[in-house]
Amino acid sequence: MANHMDNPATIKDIAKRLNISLSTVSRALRNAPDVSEETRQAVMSLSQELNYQPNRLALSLRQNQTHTIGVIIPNLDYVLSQMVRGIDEVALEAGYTVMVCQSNESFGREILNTQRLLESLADGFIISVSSETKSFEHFKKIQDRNLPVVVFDRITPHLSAPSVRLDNQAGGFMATEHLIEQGYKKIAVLAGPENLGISNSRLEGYKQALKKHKIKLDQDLILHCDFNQDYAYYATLELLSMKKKPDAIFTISDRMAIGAMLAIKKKGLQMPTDIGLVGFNNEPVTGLVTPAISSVEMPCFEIGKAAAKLFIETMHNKESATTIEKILHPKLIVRESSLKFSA
Amino acid sequence: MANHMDNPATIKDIAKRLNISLSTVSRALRNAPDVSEETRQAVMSLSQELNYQPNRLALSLRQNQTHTIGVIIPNLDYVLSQMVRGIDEVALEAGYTVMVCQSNESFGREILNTQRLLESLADGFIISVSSETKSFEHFKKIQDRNLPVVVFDRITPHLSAPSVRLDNQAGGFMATEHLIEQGYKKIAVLAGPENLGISNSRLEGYKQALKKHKIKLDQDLILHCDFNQDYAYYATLELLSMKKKPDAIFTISDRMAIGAMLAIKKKGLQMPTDIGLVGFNNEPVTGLVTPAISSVEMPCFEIGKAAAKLFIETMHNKESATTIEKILHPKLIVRESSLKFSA
DNA sequence: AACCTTGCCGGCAACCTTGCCGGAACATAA
DNA sequence: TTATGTTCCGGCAAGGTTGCCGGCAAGGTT
Repeated sequence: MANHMDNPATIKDIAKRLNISLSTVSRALRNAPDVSEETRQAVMSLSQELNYQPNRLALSLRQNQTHTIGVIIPNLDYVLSQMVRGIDEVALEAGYTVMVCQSNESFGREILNTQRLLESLADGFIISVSSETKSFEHFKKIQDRNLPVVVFDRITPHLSAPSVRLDNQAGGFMATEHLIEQGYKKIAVLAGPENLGISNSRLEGYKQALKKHKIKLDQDLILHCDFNQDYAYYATLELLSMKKKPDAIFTISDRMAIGAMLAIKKKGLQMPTDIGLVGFNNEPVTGLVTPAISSVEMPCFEIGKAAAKLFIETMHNKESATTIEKILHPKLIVRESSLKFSA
Repeated sequence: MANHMDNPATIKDIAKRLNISLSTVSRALRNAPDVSEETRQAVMSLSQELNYQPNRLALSLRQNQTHTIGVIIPNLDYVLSQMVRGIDEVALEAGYTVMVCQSNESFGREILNTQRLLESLADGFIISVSSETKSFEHFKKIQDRNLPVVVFDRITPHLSAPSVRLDNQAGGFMATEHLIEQGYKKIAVLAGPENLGISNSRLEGYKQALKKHKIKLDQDLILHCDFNQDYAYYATLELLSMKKKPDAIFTISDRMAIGAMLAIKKKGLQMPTDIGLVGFNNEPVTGLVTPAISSVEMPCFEIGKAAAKLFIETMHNKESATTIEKILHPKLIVRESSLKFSA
């Protein structure tokens, strides 16, 4: 009696034990035609007994697909964690395994991750672009191999691929309009790096709201800084030291809103009376600080799920249009930091 | 001239073009002996020209290893995200690719993840056990296949494998002793599920501190509830409705500390004067709320790195002792919520 | 002259699976 | 009878790579 604990059973073992050929066993296991009911039963029962599991490597090699999705993301913060969970959910359901690589917002790391995942023969990619990335050659290499790519959240026009994202402009618009309606007159923006599309769209929404309400755009009130709490802190200190200093701030992320909040407190100013504040993402922390910070909520989990769904569709009809653009909608969550009227 | 864009070049293509055998090409590429300098050069230069990349699937199939680590974690919260980043860091360096699967604290999902990763022929596993898990058969299956396993953070005595964790008892001890030294007399604990080792160790540290300071243990002050903000909120409300209600609370996670904080505020009590509070994990949010919450810091990133390092060591000398236990040390971060003396 | 060493190379099998093709055995129809 | 079809099965190749072994030629040793 063979030891069937280590060295898992193969098709060959089954064939030997039943004195039939490899092909027949293979056919039987796959419910292919050209197998008698009798032998099929025999194969099935023996395969159960031996706990046969098809070898994924051999299968992948043969069929030229690994059932693996390469996911490249800049980090694992709150927003992206939720999105990854969404991707995971759908991918698992569809029989795919997910390989998640973090670029840590580093361009070089992103290239390395791409290479590794290509070498690992991922069937395709779901990508959120690092903020440092300005060249996209490494992603083009994926498409050169004719592998499907879906970009999500941090998308870029330099990569023609189906995409899933938030309506960032709408988010920027509703945040800004809300501040305007609360009576704030000089609204500043803390934006992200200048090449970050996600930031620019939100900024665009800001401009659009000003325009609608006939407020003159003041370039001095637009600050670009790193997507990060400390930079936002210093940028806000700077803003609040201006002669004509703003009476409200819209930050394009909650991390930056936190930084701004700390700077506002440092300056001894009160929210929402002296200054209004609205963030973006609706991270749980915004509801916990004092004053609670208003923020634009985005459906992270749903965006992740949508990205994975879109990937799988693209996978199945390879020649699908690269112009599909799925856009999800934000929702303003109003809290104390911007409620001037009720203050 | 062949098109060497899609259908990546193989060893066979090189052999054909140079009119030599597959074996020779293989040897040349691997810098094996038995190849003349001349042919080696030829092979090398042609392989560069064709942008040859060895096919990982074929390699894995041949060598029976995939250079892939299966990572199973309960979720991607702040703590685990940091740890995963640490794992990623070390694994990448060592030439491994990481497959991260979240169990979402679900037992069934954990089993499914394990199966999937086993099917994907991961070379081994790095595991943090879900809080729901009480049976460990699915993990035993990994060890039956003689694959290395390292457990981290949420470890369990039911799985004999090398482990990396925080000195949780010390963490519980220092939090409790700090509260005692601040003059709190009746210190309650919000613990996690009763089968969660990580929670029990912290609880043990709590008991140890009481004992050292000759404070009688009151079972009514120990509450077990789900590892989660809402449950902690209600549990705290309950605590604060007791006749002999506590004057301090130690929660074994920051999520729970937040829940407790909300309940304390709801009751109209003041921290740290009416009641003291210490959390665990030192998530950024603890420093942002009002009052800022004292918390026990754990070196998440380092724990992740240590786990991956230990995995790779275990990998290399398969027969290593399963008793290796790497323990990292916590550090108490004191903030307003527990500073009775300066209040 | 017979032998051994050394350097270089190719053939074959193996890893595990599937797809294509051909073939044997038997049954049915013209 | 011959032709045609049906049912079931095995052989072979392929996917890309490496390890083992054998072989051949050139050179050196007795």
